[in-house]
Amino acid sequence: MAKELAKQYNPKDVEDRLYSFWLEGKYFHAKREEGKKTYTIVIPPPNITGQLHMGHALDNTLQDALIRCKRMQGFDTLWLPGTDHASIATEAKIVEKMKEEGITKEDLGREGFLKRAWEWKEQYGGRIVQQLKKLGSSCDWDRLRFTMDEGCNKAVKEVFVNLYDKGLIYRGERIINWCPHCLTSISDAEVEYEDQAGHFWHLRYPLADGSGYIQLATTRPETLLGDTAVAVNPNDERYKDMIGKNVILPIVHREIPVVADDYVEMDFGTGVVKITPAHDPNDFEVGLRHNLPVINVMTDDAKITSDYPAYAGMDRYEARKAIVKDLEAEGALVKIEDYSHNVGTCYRCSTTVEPRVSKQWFVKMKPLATPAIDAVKNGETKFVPQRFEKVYFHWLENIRDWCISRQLWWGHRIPAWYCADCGEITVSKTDAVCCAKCGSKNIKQDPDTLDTWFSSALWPFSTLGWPDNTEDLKHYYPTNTLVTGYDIIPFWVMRMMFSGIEHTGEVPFDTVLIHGLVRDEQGRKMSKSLGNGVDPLEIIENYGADALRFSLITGNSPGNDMRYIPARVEASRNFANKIWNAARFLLMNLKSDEVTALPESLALEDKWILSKYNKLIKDVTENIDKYELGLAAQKLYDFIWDVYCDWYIEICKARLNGEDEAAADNARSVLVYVLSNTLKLLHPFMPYITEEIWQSLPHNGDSIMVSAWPVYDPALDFTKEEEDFEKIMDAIKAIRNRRSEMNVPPSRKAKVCIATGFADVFNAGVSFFIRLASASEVEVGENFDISGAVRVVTDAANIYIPMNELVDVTAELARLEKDLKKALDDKAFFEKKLNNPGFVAKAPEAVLNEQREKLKKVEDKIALINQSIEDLKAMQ
RNA sequence: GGGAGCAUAGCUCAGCUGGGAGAGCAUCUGCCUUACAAGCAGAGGGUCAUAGGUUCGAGCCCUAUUGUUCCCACCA
Repeated sequence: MAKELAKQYNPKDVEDRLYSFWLEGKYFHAKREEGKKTYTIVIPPPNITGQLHMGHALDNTLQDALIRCKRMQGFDTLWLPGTDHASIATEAKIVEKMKEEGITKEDLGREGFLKRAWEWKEQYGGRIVQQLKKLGSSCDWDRLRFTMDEGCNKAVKEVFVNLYDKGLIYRGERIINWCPHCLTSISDAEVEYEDQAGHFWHLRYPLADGSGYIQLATTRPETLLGDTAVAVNPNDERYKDMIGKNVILPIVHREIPVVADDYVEMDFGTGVVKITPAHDPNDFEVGLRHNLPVINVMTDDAKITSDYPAYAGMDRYEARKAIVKDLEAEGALVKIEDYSHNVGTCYRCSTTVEPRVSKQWFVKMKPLATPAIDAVKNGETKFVPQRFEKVYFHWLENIRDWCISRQLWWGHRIPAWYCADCGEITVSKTDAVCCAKCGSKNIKQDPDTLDTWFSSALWPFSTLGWPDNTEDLKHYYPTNTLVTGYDIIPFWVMRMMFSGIEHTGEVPFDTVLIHGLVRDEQGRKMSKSLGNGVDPLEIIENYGADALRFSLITGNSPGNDMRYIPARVEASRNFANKIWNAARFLLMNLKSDEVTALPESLALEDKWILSKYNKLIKDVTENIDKYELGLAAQKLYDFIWDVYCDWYIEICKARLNGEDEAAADNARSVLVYVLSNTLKLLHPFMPYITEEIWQSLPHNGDSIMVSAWPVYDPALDFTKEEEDFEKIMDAIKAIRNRRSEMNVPPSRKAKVCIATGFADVFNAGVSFFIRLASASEVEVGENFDISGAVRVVTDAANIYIPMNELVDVTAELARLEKDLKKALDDKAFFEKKLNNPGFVAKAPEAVLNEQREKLKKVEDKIALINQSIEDLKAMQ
C-alpha cells in the first residue's frame, strides 16, 4: 500500500478536519447508556467577556485528558461546557465601551442596557467556545449552558427562595466592601489586600472638660468626619479615668465619648483608636457594642457628602489633603510618619475598597459551612493534592455572612418585591404582582442583582436540570472531578460544595483536582498590564494543539505553578514529529490495510517490546487514575522515543529488509500492534496526531477516541526475554561507547567476537550488532583466542573487536583496569549492604533479591574483565 | 501575626508507597546510517539549601535554621 505522508507533521492539515470529524461522529455526546458507570466533569465556565489564556488552556487540557481516558475506558462520560455571565466584569466592559460612545447606563435605562448586554453576549460569548474547540476539548456541545439561561435562572430563583424561607438569606444594614469605581458592593472573597505605602497621622483630640488632650494616630484622617467615639482598652491604666468623658472632634467640633473596648491593643501606637463605624469594619463592630451612631460621610463614588460643605464633592484623597491641612491649622496635627499598611482593593478594577454601611442581602453562612467542612473531613470529596483542603477549611471555618447583592444590572435580579403600602418584602420564584401580606399592587422589585458566584455555585446541578428531576440529573449527578486553579477555591469550589449539599443533599463532585498558575518565562504572573501574556491560540497556530497540550501536562506536578517555556513546547512539537515519522516508517513498510493478529511465534525482540509495552499500560493507567498526568505523559514519551523508535524500529529493520518474508510480516504485525495501541494511551494527551496516525494504520473502528483503552495482559509478560534482550542492548551500547572513545567513525566496520555463556541469546541478536554496533560480521562462542583486539566487557559477555592497527595494548589494559576498578567499587557497595545484618534482617525480600542479583551480575562482570586482562597480559 | 509551597545538573523542572539521582534545553565529540538534522550515536556536568534526628538504608519521613514565593489576618 505504501502511503506517503509528509516528512514533517503539520498540525494545520489535521486539527480542524479531525475536530469536525469527531463532532459529526457525535463522539463527545453523552448518551446516558444504562448499565455503564458514569464519569462527569462540569467545566469551570469561562467568562463571556474572556479570551482563552494559558490558565484556560491548562485547565481544559487536564479535563480533556481525563474525559478522553475515561471515555475510552468505557465510562458513560459527560463533559458539560458552558459560560459565565460574569456580572461585574461584563458590566464594567460594556460601560467602558459605552463611555467611548459618550453614553452612560442611565442614558439607556435598565431595559436598554440589558438589551446591549445580551447583544454583547451573543457577539462575544461564542468566541471562547470556539477557542476551547481549537484546543481539542471534547465537550458535549449539545449541552452547552450559560449561567443566565432559562434553566440556570430557574435554579437561582429556586435557591434564593428556599434559602430565604429557611431564614438563611436575609436583608440587613451592615458594613460591606464597596467599590467606588464599579459602584457596587463586593464580597469578602472579592477583596484583594496589598501593602501600600502610606502615612500615620498623629492627632490630638482635646477633652471636652478642658483637662487636656488625648492623642491617637490614623492612616485615614478623612474619615474623622464620621468619628463617633474614641476607644481605649478597658485595662489601660493611662486612660482609665478618661473613659466616659467626652472629647471634641477637631474640625467638626462635635463632642464624642471615650469608650472602653477590648479591640484596642494597648501596645500599639498610643493605645487610642478613633472610631468611625461607617467606614471601618472593626469600628462598625465597636459601634454596635457601644450603641454609637453611624455617620456616613461619603457618597457612593467616595466623595465627601454635602453634610460637610467645606469638603463636599472632594474625593477621599483630595479631602484627606484638605483635612490634614485644616488639622494642622487648628493645631490638632502632632506629626506625620511614613507607614506601610494593608489596603483592600477590588479584585476586578484594583480600586481601593471603601468599607461602607448599607442595606444588602446576605447568606447566613455558618449553618451552610458546617456540612461542607464535614464532607471533606469524612472524605466524601477529596482534594488533589490534599494540602488544598487546608485552604478550604480555613475559609469555611472563618467565614462571615456572604453579601450577595450587587448594585449592577447585568445578572440575576433579586426576586424580592417591596410593598410601598405595608413595607412587607415578598420573595417569590415567579414575578410577584402583589404584596404577599396586604395584597397591594403597589410593589417594586429590588433593583439589585446577585453576585455572579451565586449562580456559579449551583453550576454542577443547575446545568443538569435541577430543580427538575431530569434524566441527566439522575444520571450524571453527583459529578466526579472538578478541575480548577487554587485561586478559585474560596470563590467557587467552597460555594459549590455547600450549595450542592444544601440543595441536592449530595456533594457535587468526589474529587477536586487543583492546578497552579501558568506564569511567564521569568516566573511572573501573566497579566494584561505587564503585557507578558502568552496567547495559547498563537502557540497552537505555530506548534499545534497537541504540542501545547503535551507541554502543559508534562514537567509539573499537581497544584504547583509552572512557567511557560517556549523550548518546552518546541520539545513537545518535536515529539509529535517523532511519532509522525515512526508512523511514516511503518506505512512505508506495510503491505496491507488489514489488521493482523500478533504472530504465533514471537522473536526475542518482539517479546521484549511487548513486555515493555504491557508494563507501560499498567503504569500509565495507574498514573492517570491517581491524577499523575505528568508522570503518565513522561512515561509515554520515554517509551515511544527511547524504547520503540530508538531500539525496536531499528532492530526490526533487519527483518524488514531480510529475505525471510514470514519474519518480516511478523515484525510488521508487532510494529503496528505496539504503535497503534500506544497511540491509544497517548490519545488523551495528544488527541489529534494520535487519531490521524491511528486512522492511517490498519485499524478496526471509526475513531481512536472511542476505541478501547488497552488493558494489562499477563500473557504479554516476558520478563525473562526482557532480561535476555537487555544483555544484547548492553553489549551494543558498550561497543558503541568504546568505539566512540576511540573516535572510530560508524562507517568503519569491524568484526565482533562475543565470548559468552549466553550463546543462544547472542546468536539471536547477530543482525542487531551488524546494524547497530557497526559490526562487519559477528561470531559468538565461548572463548576466543585473539590477539590485539579491542576489549569490551559487559556482565554477560566478553567482546573482542579485532581492529589490530587501532589496538594499543597498554591503553587497552588501562581501560580494562578502569572498568575493573568501577566494577570492584560496585561489588564492594553491594557486599557492604548485604553483609549488614540489619539490612538482611529487615529489608523486604524483593529488595534483598534485587541487591543479590546486582551483586551476582557485577561479580560475573569482574570475572570476565579479569579474564580479558589476563589474556592481554599473556600476549604482551 | 497565622498557614502553605518551593530550594535537585549551567537553565526550566520531574522524581509515584524511603532501596546505587532523571528529563528537556544548553555544552562537548562523532555521524546526512534510505522514518525523522524538529534527527542518530556518545560524553561531560549534581555534598539533592544548611544542621541535627528517625531508619539496616533518606532527595523522599521528623525537628530546627536560612533563602524565596504565595495565601490568609481587624493592630487603628
